[in-house]
Amino acid sequence: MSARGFILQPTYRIRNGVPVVHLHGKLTSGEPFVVEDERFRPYFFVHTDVARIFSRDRGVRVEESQLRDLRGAPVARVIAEIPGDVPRLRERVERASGEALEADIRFAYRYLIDHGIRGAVEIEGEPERMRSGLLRFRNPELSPAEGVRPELDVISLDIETTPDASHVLSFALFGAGADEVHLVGRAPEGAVGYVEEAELLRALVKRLTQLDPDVITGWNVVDFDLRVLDRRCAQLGVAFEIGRIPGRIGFQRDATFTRQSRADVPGRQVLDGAGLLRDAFVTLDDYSLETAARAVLGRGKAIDETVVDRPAEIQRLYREAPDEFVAYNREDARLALEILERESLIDLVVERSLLCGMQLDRVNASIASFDLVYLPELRRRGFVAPSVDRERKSARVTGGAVLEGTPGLYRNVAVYDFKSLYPSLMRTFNLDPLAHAQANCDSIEAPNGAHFSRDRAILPDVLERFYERREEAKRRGDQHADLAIKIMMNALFGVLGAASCRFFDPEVANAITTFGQQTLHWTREALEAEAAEVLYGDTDSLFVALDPEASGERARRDAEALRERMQGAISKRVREAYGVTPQLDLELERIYSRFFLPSLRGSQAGSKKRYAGLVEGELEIVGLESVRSDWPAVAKRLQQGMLARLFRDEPVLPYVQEIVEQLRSGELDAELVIRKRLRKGSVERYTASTPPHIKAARKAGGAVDRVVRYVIAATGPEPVLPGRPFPEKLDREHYVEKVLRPIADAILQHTDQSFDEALGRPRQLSLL
DNA sequence: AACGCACCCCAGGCTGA
DNA sequence: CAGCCTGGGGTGC
Repeated sequence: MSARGFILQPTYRIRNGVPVVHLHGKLTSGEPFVVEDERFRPYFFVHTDVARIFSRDRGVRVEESQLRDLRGAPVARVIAEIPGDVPRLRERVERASGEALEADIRFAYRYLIDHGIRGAVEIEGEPERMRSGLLRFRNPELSPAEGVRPELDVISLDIETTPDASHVLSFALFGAGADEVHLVGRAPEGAVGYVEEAELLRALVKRLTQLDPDVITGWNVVDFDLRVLDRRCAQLGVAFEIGRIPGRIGFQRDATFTRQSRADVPGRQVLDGAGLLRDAFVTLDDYSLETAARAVLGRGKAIDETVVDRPAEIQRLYREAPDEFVAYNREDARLALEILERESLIDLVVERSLLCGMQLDRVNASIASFDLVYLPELRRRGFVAPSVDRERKSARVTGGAVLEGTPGLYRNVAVYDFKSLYPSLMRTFNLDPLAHAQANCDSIEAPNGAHFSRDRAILPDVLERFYERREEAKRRGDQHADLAIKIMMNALFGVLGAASCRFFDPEVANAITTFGQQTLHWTREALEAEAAEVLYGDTDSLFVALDPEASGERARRDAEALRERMQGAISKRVREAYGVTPQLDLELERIYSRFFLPSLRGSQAGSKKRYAGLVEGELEIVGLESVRSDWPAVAKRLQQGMLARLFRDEPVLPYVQEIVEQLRSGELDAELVIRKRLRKGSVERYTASTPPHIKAARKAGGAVDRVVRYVIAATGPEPVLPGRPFPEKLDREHYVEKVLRPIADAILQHTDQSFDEALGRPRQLSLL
């Protein structure tokens, strides 16, 4: 039979000394499956002259091939028996001063790459049904599939424990038809009770196996729930096997660089809710369940943040109010799942997985994704890639160009930007590792001096396919696909500047960014050639002053006409200078009816990355104090209030006076709290100097963790802590001078007024 | 396993007057 | 005490 499905987990096991690839997944029919393939062997490549070092080895086979390395030297294939042998063989090659190519690709992913499979698969073969219901295909024929949309069963898991997490009190499961709470002790109505903890844990294993979810989720589910369960099961002699085939849960230790840790459950995926939210670019102050639920669902946890000691409160409920305890546990499991559903976060990772080919919990692994996309194409063209050079140091890669702003207040400002600038430059100029390696005398020369072949390139083709799919996704209004493709395209660029990518090359990365800088400058020149005034620009965007007297309608017509001409001018210049077909796409992103660009503090120069404007009646603020989390709320109040009045042509000065009075009267005390992260982790690491937030943190003793909340009082910075009284004797004048003044003056400077006037002091006369 | 450069602003702390 | 440098946090793209 022939079936189509989605791969949840590519992995392998050794059976009788032979590696067996295991692909776990879900058929479009909704049935879970596993593909087992014992025909595949690990391999890598060496240059043909090095291959003889393996001539006497048993267990190593050398095969001739027609393949070549990127520079054209022929290579032979070295085939090992099990994946664990490869590092040792690679070392031998390197000791013999040879190079092992493609010798660091994980075995199961090597299998996917060689079959050209990314996420969706077509299976040709007869499955057998195992007792658990799992369909097993042995040694089937596999090929890539299109248009697979898996329906995944997602279950949210949440446990409650004693405050020190040494004992499990209960668990809740929600989703895929389940909505249940189990606990140790007499169960209130709607819950299941057990006499002892081991029984509870066995019940969890049983329920998970019965419910058979594809995805287990929860809040901090890997680092808390599953780790606690794993430890506790081991202590109580319960087998914590919750997979689709026998086997223990495994944990990937939370590496210092990535905050994401992973859990491996055979045949299933574990996805942490907080991680998914972050990956979807939902920005929050913090990623606690409480904060996320409030932001996404508009409701918080059953025990809200006003409770100072939540663990103790949970313990109290467990003893004194079991029904409330059960409700609390149920609600947590449910909130986690509802957040994912409301934001369609599972859909997004599925989409990303289908694009990049990585399993759901690794869609962020852009370096590995690059391999999955690039290596099959490279092989089709007869080439083999190098291994990652572990000695290699990362090199500095230039970034985007930022134009100096022209400070002032404006009416009618058009913002143009190049759609997906870097990917479109890669397409236009063949900026690609293979094209770089194959450059010849007829090549394209980038502004940084790097050369690229005109016909040998892979990424432009790959990107073109992504472009088409993205346009199609936009047409059908599929925002996940749109976002997923955008992330993927940008990752293809980002990876080329990462030292641990096998195709890393600062020359290539810099070619892309210097072409970007040149494009921005060329566009500015084209605009200025038409006497258009460029007010500002950053990386891929340009801000242009339109006729301030024009109506909204005419401003748009003018801006659109200007866009047309600029698009033409840029394309022409690129075509003439390089003899290529430009793929650059200049968009009219928006028109600000009113616009403010501040000067640098204490100077006349225009600032960068900071501005505000009115677009379709909405106030938008970029980079200024209002959008910064380390300024007190009163800063936001003043800045937004001033800009809103300014843009509505209402007087601003009286408003500033009003705020000053309110602040001095104490009315705004609650808005004076400043939040700052301890980026170094702990207070002790701050030795060079003692900034205010560290002073406050020290005064708080151990009562702060990642974020310090404090106010400035007569006694200096004082911490603001839950359950403790708000600090007294606030230094309100400090806020007038250090918060209100700079914000007010930055704006009033452009209306020929000053903060001193608002304070009722005479205007300082400038020296003539 | 992996994005990181470009930039802004503030406060502390040192230097030299 | 002004002037400068540095450490520190944070944002934009």
